[in-house]
Amino acid sequence: MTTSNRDQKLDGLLAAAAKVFADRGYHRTSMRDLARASGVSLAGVYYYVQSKDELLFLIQQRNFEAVLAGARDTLAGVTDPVERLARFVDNHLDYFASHMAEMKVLSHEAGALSGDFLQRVNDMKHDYTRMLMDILADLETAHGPAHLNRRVAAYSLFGMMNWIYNWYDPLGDVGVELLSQNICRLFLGGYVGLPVSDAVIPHASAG
Amino acid sequence: MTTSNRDQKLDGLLAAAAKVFADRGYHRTSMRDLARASGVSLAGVYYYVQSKDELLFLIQQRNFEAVLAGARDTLAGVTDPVERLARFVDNHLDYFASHMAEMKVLSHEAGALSGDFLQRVNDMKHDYTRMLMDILADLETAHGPAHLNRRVAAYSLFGMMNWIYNWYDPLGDVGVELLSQNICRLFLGGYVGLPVSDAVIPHASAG
DNA sequence: GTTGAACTTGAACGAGCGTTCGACCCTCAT
DNA sequence: ATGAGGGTCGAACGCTCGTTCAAGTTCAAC
Repeated sequence: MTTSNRDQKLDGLLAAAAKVFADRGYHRTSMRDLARASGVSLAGVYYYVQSKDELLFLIQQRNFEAVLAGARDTLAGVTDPVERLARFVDNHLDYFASHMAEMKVLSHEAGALSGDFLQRVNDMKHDYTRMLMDILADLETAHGPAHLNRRVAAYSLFGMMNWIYNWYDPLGDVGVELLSQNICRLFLGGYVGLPVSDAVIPHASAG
Repeated sequence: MTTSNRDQKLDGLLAAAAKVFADRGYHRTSMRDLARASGVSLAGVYYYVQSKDELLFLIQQRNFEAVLAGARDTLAGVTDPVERLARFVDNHLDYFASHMAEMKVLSHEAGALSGDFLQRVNDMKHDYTRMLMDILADLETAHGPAHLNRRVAAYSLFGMMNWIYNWYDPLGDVGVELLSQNICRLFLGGYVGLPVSDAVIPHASAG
């Protein structure tokens, strides 16, 4: 199964669009900006995509699907709740760090979609949030009830992870592994009062 | 010193603008939307404000200044690092929860400013980040070196706090005090491994 | 009753927006 | 050589944008 020429071009268009959207924001970016950035004429963009909205949707959908699939994959067969959380966080940050533009668009332009597009992305978000909430429930079962509201804890973790587009530089002196470990420890230490050691939090990419 | 009629009207305009910006985003909002929401004619808006940019800047500046002043105020004379952190977090979330629209604009539309306006807001952000970093340094002195990168920890805390505009409802069943306590515990437990009890984290508004 | 400043407005400006359309290239099976 | 179809484009459509401006209204001070 080879990827068609059209699919390849669409991928390139989406990649270019993600960069411009991340840089200037969705609404500030014009289709003419997009055309310039992707090396196609203005009209040519519409051969690959039906509308500016659909362009944004495709970026969000494809990348969120990749994150979701990665999470399901790395969690398969793992039962220890601590390791499950570590892998969940690691998958999220790993993908984020290697797709900063796309993930900034996913995190920052959540409100720019509407109608059916918004619905479909929100459904994915709901599934993903549920995954984390379930892990938190397992964590509490295994390590005693948390003294924190589970919903607050879940969204706080998402906050830590998704906020990185505001400050994190994957090429800086803080590597992704360190970032992932740090955030995982920060959360686990605060949520179930676990002592934080390398042994407790294995790096998921080893699995 | 009474507030002039003009200042009052400007305040109302900014409040209305913050609501619309928070709802629809800065770039998607037109000056005609703003005029409608604030009950002034389109041209009338320009009597109070020089440009759409300045409108956004004023919202960000005024509210950030309030947060900064609140932080300096609540930290004055307090030396215990744990209480300093608790007060810092509490001030931030308290103001956030009671000014959701304005703070969403401050958090979400950071990249919409440019030139001198951007510079001045960034300077405030720098000061504010420095305040937190200093508290973290004190925390480490008092409770042993953290096993976490200080910068990662600081931005993770900002992430937890600023992300709330994506999910938190101040009128829902999670009160601000609970939210503030939870986030503070989450952070302290993970950062310096402190046991989390009501005694350790006093509620700042009591001071 | 006149003045002048504070305030408000409808109407317009030029520019840029997302999108469409018909014409044009290719390539390749017939 | 021909025609079909995937790919590309310049030019234009109607619309909305941020901003301006001259002409108004209100009203306290003289």
